[in-house]
Amino acid sequence: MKIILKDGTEKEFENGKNVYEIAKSLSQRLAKEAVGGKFNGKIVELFTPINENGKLEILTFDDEDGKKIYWHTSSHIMAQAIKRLYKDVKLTIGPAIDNGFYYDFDVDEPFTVDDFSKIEEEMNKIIKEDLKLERFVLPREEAIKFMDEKGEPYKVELIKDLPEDAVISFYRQGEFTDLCAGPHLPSTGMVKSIKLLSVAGAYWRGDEHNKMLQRIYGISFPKKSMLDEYLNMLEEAKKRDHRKLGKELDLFSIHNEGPGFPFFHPKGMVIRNILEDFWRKEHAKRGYLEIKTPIILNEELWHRSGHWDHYKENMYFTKIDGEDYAIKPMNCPGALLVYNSTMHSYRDLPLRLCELGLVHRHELSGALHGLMRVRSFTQDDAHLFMTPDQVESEILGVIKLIDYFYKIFGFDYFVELSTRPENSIGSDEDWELATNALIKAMEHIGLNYKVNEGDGAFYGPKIDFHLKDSIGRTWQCGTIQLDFQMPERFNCEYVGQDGEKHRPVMLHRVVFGSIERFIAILTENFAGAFPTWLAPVQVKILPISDKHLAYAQNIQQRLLENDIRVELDDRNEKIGYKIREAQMQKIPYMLILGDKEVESGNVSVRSRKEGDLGSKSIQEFLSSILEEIKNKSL
RNA sequence: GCUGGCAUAGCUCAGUCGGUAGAGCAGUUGAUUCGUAAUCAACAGGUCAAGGGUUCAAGUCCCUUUGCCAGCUCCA
Repeated sequence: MKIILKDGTEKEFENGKNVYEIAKSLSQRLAKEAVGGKFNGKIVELFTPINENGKLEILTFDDEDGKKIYWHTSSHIMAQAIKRLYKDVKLTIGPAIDNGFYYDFDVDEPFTVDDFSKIEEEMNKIIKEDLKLERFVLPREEAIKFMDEKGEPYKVELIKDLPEDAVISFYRQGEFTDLCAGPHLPSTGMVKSIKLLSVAGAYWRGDEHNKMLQRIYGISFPKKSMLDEYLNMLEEAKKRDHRKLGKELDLFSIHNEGPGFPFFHPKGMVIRNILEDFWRKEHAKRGYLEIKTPIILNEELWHRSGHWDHYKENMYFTKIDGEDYAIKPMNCPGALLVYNSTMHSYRDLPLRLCELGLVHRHELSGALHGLMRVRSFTQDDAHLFMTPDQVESEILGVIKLIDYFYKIFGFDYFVELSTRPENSIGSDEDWELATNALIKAMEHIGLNYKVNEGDGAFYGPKIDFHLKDSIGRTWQCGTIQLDFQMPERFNCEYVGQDGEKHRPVMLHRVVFGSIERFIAILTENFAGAFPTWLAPVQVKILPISDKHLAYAQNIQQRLLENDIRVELDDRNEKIGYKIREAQMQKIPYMLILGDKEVESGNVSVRSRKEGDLGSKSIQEFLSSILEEIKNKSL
């Protein structure tokens, strides 16, 4: 057979050679590191024989798919260890994830981290035993009987739910056998360095109505040094946590008096205001008109919009003069009232109404997370009203706008398309039309996306833009939602070219998502060292002694006149002390002023990134920092 | 909301077997007038998250509540 290798070279092998043998013929080292293969795009095991021509990639731990194989086997080792130590535990599922693996167990007594060392010890024994993983297949009835006899009801349920034509495979390692599609490492001995990381509850099949299982997370590596490096990386990432930095840099606080209701401090407000100014400018350029709608509106409005039926659980209510009112969880009904307050011609469309709208939503207490998930936040919202034939170009416009914004901050993002959820309004035709319009727009500019089945808003499908935090968790920020329902419910109209009344299509969208969440993402991505255009304090003036105060004040004035955010450290402290503090506050530039500077009329510049930059004229410093701010340099 | 863990000074954290709270940093005051990441000294700072219970005695043991952390669920 002919095999095309990863580097494109073609080689002839005897039929039936397995991945390991092929790897070995290429290099001893590759054979040693190989964990599996990818044959014609399909993941295969190390000892899978290859019988036909095709493309073969030898997978090692360095490949994403290789890691998955490695971690999947690691999760089986954990399950085996737990089965040995705790007799009554019932197995459920145990996949590899992006960073390691987990296994969910049904157990009466919950695990705690104190159990970890015992479990790890048993896992290391299993690794040492170097048990072979053997795959075998059973017909459905026998498979069910097999797991039933083993006393594994969850496995029986899993098998029963497999499609008719599914191959039901098992993997056996020593006394332990698990239902599993694979693929796996050939033996437990290939896993070297293993560590259990955390334990948490998780609902069976992710449904909160089901029983809560015990989930143990772990990770493993082929080398001890890689494990140490990973744990070290996690420690470093914790230092970038926006909750920690928010406190250290005095950006915001959250108090017991208002869980999930953040307070913004002066320095946090600087960032907020810059983001909002930038946002207003960019939206004005693109033909958006800004509005502001009330936070409290009559409950009847929310019945009309459908929020009462589909979003009530997340809403706060109040009473005014004996009447029921609701605190808005979304801005759309307000924008619809604005739209309906005047007549519209087709000539006015598309009408792009934007609003920095403060919304309140009741999130579950366990879901709150710093500024990332709160109960009150400002959405940088907009509602676009358009004729049906404007839909695609409007969607495109918003996609480009979001891409433009995220690129300025240097963010990588990924996109998900969320389709119709169970509890939703509108006809199937409208949903299909709306979903197709979103797909068409994304395909038009070649945007890669993942489909998230059934995760749309109750009124329409959406495209979500996700950003990563410091430890790789992803958060939804931008979103574009197409809506045929609200205009219908609110009886929105425009007069067409034909003189008849028509229904507009509506697009909901946010770019930042929520200002609060976006600031959290910014903080974590920059580790608190905001680029100069965003930094709450851009320049700190550090006089050597109070002899130089007058000159320092003079320089401060020059900078203030040029709209630079500047602070003067006039305390009676040594220069090293002041520098240290400014550095820890991650201030982009320090100006050190002593006798030399007073005499020459210059400033001595120290950059947070590069340290001492030497003496410059004030003009020279000003023009370079102003240029940096103007360009929004990162 | 659920599962598990945690809560001591503004911050970071000690506090042994239950015997009556301590450090560093920050703050205040004084001295020092200094050249690129911490000058010295003194002072002040606490209903040990809140409430209840056990005990001669509770920061420490038990219960309840609140908040926080990780995950699940949910979501901008």
